[in-house]
Amino acid sequence: MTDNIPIDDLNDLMKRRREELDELLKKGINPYPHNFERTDFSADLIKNYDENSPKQNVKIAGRIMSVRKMGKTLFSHIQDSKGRIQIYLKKDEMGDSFENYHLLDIGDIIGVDGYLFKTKTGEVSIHAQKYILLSKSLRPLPIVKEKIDEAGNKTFFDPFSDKELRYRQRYVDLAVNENVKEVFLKRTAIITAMREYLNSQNCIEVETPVLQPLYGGAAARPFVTHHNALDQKLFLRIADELYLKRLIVGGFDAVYEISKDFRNEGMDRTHNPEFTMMELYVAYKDYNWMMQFVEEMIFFIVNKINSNSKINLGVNEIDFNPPWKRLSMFESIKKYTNENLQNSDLDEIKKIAKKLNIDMPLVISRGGLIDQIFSERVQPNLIQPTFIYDYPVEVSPLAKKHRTIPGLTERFEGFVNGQELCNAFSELNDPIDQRERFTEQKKLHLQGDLEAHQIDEDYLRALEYGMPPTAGLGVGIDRLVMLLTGAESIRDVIFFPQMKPEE
RNA sequence: GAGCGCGUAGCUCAGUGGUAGAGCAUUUCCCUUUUAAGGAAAGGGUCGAUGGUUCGAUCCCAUCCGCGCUCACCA
Repeated sequence: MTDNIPIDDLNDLMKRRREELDELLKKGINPYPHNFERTDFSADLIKNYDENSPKQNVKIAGRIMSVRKMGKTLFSHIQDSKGRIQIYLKKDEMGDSFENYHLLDIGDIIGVDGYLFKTKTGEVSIHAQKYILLSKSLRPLPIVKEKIDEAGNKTFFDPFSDKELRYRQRYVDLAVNENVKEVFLKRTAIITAMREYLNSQNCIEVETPVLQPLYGGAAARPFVTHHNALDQKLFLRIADELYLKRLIVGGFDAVYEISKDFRNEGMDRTHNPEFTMMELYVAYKDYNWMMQFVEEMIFFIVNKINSNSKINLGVNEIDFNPPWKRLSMFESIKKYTNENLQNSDLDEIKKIAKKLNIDMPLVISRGGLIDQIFSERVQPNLIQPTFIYDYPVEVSPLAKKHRTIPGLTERFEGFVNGQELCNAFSELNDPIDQRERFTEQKKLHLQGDLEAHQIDEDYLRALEYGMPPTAGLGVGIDRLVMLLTGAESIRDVIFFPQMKPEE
């Protein structure tokens, strides 16, 4: 045997594959050669096939996905990165090589040399002249069969559907479930389009620390780690914000970072402990400017991946064409609850919240309660792209106070399909005010609010040197991808979502 | 964290208080344009784990593990 796994622990299918491996070795066939010079891809060959042109020699490589033996001939489907193509083998042309195909399995990776033809039933296929084994597969792949009707629609039979297995063994999921790869290709296209847009607007992509001595920039509990050499506690970042704004202090006009953040909190349909954020900071701008920037950026991205500005999500057709709807938070609450909270104090709002049947924690600020009412009664209704602006100061410790309305900040969030898509504000650059906000947060932390912000003295020092007026933005990339792919779970847009250990 | 549900062959799933079935996959045979190929035969399972009830448990009960959905938390 060729490895250390006790043979008794293997199921029959795996035993058989190891036997085949031994038989191949005995025949002098290398089951794991080093390379293959391929010249073609399945989908391109099928798309560009011309019946009238002379025999075209092709070389493809990929995974065997089906085998149909018919005595002295066989048909087999080979899957490469672009799709699948059928190959045709004849015994009287290939001799031993034909017989050896019996030692191959679904899942094996081969290279095929042959010429194109069209079968009786009209499928563009490769008449193989020779093939070479490139990698022997020792584990049975789940078998997903597909039927293609005359209109070209595919029906999948017994898809590999166990979510646990799909997430734990994404490589299998990708190999056998065709539509999974499309989601991730779209994810990449979305991020590429976003970079393209940001770069075109002269924003500079930068990198800031993932390991931070103090975490900040969001309300969340962190992951904690330890640096041995420094014998120091370090946190995985929960946001990039405070470091990016230090760069604005340093003189950059517009910086952005697309990166992983980490939050030590619950996992569900829309939360993974590590997730991807894009944060952008632009000097000398405010939140009004940023609102327009966001809708234009998203419009650009949607058009780029979609070729128009509309997407269908269930029964809703969502149109990203700017300008998006704009409502102040108070207006939105008035619209969906008919309650005007603007001039009400905490006790009055508590009464209203009770009337509206809002879940209320024992201790909550006026602003916190307003935000709570908004989340429960307004947010689910925001289907078409909508900006909600002017948030209470208590829930926005890094946002600049509103230029005219006391108690509010110049902050907005974008909502689509009832989900938050982005968060942005005119950045607080007054170091005195920022210290007060931090102090307020510190009090909350001491009262047991584990998500309250810490006092970051170095960040305050940076602000004291002077930060220009700045507009900042955060976009949850995973949720944007969910939105644009129609994914129902964040796990469907993250290759390897967090799972509990297997054993 | 709570509630509900699930865990049976490699995969997708039935099923029963008397230690199990199907389709695909696998093995053998037939088949030189098939395509969810077809035909004939065969093999394959500590029914998630551990306890308990029972003459007897895969099934009933308890605990645990893992997963899913919903809710809570989390901008």
